[in-house]
Amino acid sequence: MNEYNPQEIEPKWQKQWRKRNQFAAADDAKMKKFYCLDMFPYPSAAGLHVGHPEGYTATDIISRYKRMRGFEVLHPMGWDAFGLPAENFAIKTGVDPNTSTHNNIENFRRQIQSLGLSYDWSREVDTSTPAYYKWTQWLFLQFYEHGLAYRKKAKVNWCEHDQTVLANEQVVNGACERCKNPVVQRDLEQWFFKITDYAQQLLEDLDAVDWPEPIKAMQRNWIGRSEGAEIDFVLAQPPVKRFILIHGKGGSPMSNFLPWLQSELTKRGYEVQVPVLPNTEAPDLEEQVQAVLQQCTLDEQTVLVGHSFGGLVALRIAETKKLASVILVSTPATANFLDGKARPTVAKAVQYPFSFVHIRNNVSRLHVLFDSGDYVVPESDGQLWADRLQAPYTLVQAQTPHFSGVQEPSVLQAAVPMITVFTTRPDTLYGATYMVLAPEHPLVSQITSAQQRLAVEEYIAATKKKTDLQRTDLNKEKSGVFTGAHAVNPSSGRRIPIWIADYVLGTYGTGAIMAVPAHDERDFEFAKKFDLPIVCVIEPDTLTIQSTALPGTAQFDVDEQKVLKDILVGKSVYAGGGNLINSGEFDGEDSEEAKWKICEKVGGRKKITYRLRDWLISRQRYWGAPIPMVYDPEGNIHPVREEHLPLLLPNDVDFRPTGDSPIARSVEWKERAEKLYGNGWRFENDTMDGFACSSWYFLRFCDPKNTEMFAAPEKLKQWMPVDMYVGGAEHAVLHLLYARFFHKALQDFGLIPAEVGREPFGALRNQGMILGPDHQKMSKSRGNVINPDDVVNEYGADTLRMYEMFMGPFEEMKPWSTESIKGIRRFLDRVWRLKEKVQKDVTEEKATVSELHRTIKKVTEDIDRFDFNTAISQMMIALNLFEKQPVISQSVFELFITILSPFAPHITAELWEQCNFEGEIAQQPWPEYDEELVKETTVNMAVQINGKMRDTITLAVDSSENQARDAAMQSEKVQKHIEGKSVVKVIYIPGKILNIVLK
RNA sequence: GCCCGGGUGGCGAAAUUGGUAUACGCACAGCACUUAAAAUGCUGCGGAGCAAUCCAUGCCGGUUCGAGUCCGGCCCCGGGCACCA
Repeated sequence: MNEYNPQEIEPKWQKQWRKRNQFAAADDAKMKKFYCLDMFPYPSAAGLHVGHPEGYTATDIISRYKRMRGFEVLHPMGWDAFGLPAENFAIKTGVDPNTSTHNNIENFRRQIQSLGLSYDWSREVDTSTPAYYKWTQWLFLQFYEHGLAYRKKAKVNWCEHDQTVLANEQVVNGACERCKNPVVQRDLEQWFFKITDYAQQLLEDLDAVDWPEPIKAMQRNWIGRSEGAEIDFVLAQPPVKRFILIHGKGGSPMSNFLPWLQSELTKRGYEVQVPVLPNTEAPDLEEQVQAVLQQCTLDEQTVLVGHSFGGLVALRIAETKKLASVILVSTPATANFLDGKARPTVAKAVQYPFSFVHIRNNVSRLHVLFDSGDYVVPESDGQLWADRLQAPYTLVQAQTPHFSGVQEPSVLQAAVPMITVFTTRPDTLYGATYMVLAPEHPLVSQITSAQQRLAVEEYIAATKKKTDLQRTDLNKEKSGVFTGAHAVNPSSGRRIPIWIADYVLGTYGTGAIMAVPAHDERDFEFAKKFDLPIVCVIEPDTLTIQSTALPGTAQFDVDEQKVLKDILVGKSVYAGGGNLINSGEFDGEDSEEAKWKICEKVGGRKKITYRLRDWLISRQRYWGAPIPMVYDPEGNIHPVREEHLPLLLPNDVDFRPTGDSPIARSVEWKERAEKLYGNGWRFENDTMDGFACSSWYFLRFCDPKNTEMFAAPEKLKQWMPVDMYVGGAEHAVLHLLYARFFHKALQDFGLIPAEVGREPFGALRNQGMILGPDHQKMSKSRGNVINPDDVVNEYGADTLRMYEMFMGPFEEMKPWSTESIKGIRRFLDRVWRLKEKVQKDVTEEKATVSELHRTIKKVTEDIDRFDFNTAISQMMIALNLFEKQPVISQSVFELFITILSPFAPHITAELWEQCNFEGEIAQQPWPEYDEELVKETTVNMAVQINGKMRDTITLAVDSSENQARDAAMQSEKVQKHIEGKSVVKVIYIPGKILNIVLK
């Protein structure tokens, strides 16, 4: 008898499988396909972790099982090879990331191959190779062309340590997900993918996939859909009746935004006059002023809106007329402050300087509006006006430079300042006693009063200095500052103050809220602190109080009255529903029913808001796929031409992070851009987030060698979607959300056939984390790391595989045990020795065959359910029984090792060969079980008296109640308990229980 | 705070629709084999009790002939989100 020696047989079989590439997936559209995928690993220097084989074994069991069931299985492996660790290693040691990454891959591949996993190695992909990232870049261009990739200046998360920006998903509690250092906010121009366009689909389509519920919940949470309304609050200001719109040089009442603005204002009930001005091509200021005075009515309820040169006309008028308001829209500076160096037309037209003192005295509200992209009048002029007039200054991006668009909403916004809020509770509108803007809200500078300016600016500066961590610290007291401005509550008409506070986020909703302190905890806290009015508008129904405000206690009635009173007088918050009070015509109505009526009354719009933000993909790092964009000498963006892909990473790079992309320092990179595109052209220096590379690798596996396309449609049709996807739960909202977005977008671009469906991963399972033997998370510093190499050397790969499957439920966290693993090795030793009992042409007892069939059934069902641990325990039960038999038939042994083979492929292949069974075990069909043999004929059944177990009886499964009763009466124990009492009732569930109820 | 998981022997765990709680494995103990040890095999193994029996699935209560499983309330552990209007 030879001994079981995994060190000898495992390499033997692995070599054979690899040599023949035995598990290659054939592109054969006629076969039933099964795509079984692992989340491909980042090849770290530390090598394989025991957590990796857990998922890999599960998919391997599934793959081998499905093959035996007649499926053509695609089971690939690859490398998520771009990433920071390789670059950090390069900074420390000078070793090129390309070299270190490929060394790590060699090691990972060796380790993975030592586990006997049935991958199709001919499909291996590596995201850091030009052959792969060419297509990552090509896909980026598709996103760009479809308007789903854009560059924008935004407040972004900046990791000081890694010197790069991060996506929202990569910031955990205000710290970098990777290095745990605090993340600060920076205003930077960055590339984004417009994932928000897919928010609704990403949410809805979750319903249809077979994923763990917690993961679905996390994604839903992250997308964060809220149904509510947008409501406009008009700024309270001196009464305004009339607008006079004054056009600029070369303009007319019909030019630019004037007709649109006129109609918008008329719609809002204002009188609008648009004078026709003489000599518009070569304007004379005094002449135009006279024209306005002749054509228009001017009084203290009049607002002048002057576009460009028209602003000068308005100002000259304001020197002598009392006016409500003057708004300058991109009005050029004059000799007043340019020492006579104003533009020639302006200098010629304006013969004497403006009297700012008179203007300030005559006009209640002045406002200066400029366009940041203006090339007619520089935005610096706006700053000068604002200084001299001591007026609020707003810099925006006009629809068309110099506000030449047909519609210019920012002009309307300046004319009728309006704050739009998002709320999910329009029913509480009457209770809105103040408003809060986020400190970064664009309207802040415009509305802030002169008195409050300093305080507001200080507060904004303080907010900017804070890290996200400090700003979102929940224990922190509310802070904020009054802007000096008021708005009108559109329901009640009451004047309410406008504050700014950092508890309102600039990035969610409209960046502004209506505060309802009586019914919102945060607003309540803020109102308390700053002594703002609290008006209760919903009378809670007592039932709701019972469940929300008070845990059930004995002195319930007393407390209930008190709680109700506190809410009514504003001493306590109440966030629930009930009947409206203090709400004018809506008093007495149910809050839920009145919600949309109130919204409608004030001109609010139903609105759905998502928490999800666009995906920031620029990284100021080297080791990633370069973003394939070029800038011309004027700074305009152009896509890199397709024939220039892949846009190769330069090799002459100093990796040290400085906050700029390291590739910017490459000479070759600079030269290449100029050579390909011309003098003064330069490439985008940022690289893409690694998650962009991993968002489509499952598509590449379908057609990994294609040099013409990222993947051919017929190959995608053949294999997609992934039927089973296995990996760690840590990717719940990162990789899995991004990959779903890619899949949907690419399908909408026509790159993925419709037959594939809208979701890339039909079924998903998460392996639970494996802890160290000390029940702690494995870490080098704790010294509790188990190295898979050591386990394979000591016990063999089959033992490692089976132990990891036997440890506990697949999806749960479980500790490694250096003792328990011996039990699995013992099991395999015993399976090995069982071959000594195998004889041809013997018929064993029916019980043995029955147990085999029960085992086939259990293992089959358990594999489908990912209950690998109980599948293994059933095989142990079967083995325990087989060992007790003097001989085992060949057929029983064959079937037994066949169902064991997906779990322990090496030992079973070797046994198959040594026993000279026909063919190869991996090619056997999966055994069917015989339902008749699975059935038990007799059972050991419990007999209960009054629900307490008293004895067991053995009888045929299909016994009648009377037979069972008779059998039970034979039992002395049962007789003893029944003695002297009368039987009230007998409950008999065949095969399960007989319960005799006594009085 | 909100949303998910989970609490069962000394340990990892099982119990699929309410029906013999603790399968399977580890550890431990005894025995056999051996000069001896290892390996292997056999037996025992929730707690209390001589036994009959009683008590045990985080805690309290309920429904039921019968609850680890269902319902209500609470405690603890793990994960996710977190001023999202």
